Amino acid sequence: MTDERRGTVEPMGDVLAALADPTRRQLLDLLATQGEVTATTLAERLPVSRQAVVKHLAVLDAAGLVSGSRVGREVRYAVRPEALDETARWMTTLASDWDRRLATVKRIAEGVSRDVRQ
Amino acid sequence: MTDERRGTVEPMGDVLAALADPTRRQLLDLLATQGEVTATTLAERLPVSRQAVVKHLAVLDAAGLVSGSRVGREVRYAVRPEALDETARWMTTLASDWDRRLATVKRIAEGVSRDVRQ
DNA sequence: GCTTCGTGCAACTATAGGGTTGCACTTGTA
DNA sequence: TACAAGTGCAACCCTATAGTTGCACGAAGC
Repeated sequence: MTDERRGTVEPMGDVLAALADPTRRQLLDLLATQGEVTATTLAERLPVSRQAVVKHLAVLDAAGLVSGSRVGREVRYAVRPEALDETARWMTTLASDWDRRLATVKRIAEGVSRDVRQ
Repeated sequence: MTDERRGTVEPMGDVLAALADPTRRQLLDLLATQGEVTATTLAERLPVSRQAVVKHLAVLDAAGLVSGSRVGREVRYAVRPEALDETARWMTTLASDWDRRLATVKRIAEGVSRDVRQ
């Protein structure tokens, strides 16, 4: 019940949740600058353990923001711009959608003053 | 130490954290469609208490995503597209930045094969 | 006046998740 | 082969925060 319309702000939940954590953002930053890096290397440059880094990388991977590829005994991670880009586009659309609606509401409020409920 | 460069992925932490929560996204959705709504009204359309809604609105407000204005005894909240739009732009920039770096790394890896460290 | 409605404040619960340590497994290298 | 380096798994701790309930306060409505 309630008109809900879930789907407007729902899709990129994983990406948003992934980006919400500062450590994860630092990881992305490092990955973006360094190219292909291993979890161990990343941990050396951060104030957290390797295991913490691994968990973060798992979250980022699930969100499609990074991907790892095995090379011998190590796993090299790299950044993936697609998911980020998609989320950015969605966000832009949403923002302009809000703008549109705000403008409409304003028009109604100023002029006609019709009933707006539901 | 470590080249860090914090500042690249740091600024919009509040917005990202705010958007990370599903309930908060629902709230934004409702606010976008309804225009100016009170916390009590919002709570009626969600499976959570009014107090929960109030807390979420506080977070969203701190992130600049909504703003409330008092009208008599009630406080009406509305969505603010600016912060969202700014974050979207930042995200787009970041994504293309990643793209650029990826391309560079690729070039180096393919051709010259020079030392990439630091 | 009294009542009702919406807000604001405070205390409290409980779960998610960011962090840790420890150990087993696998893959290069001396 | 023996050893080192990197990964993977599991059990934990602990804090942040999403959620709750209860009550007091101020502004409309009767």
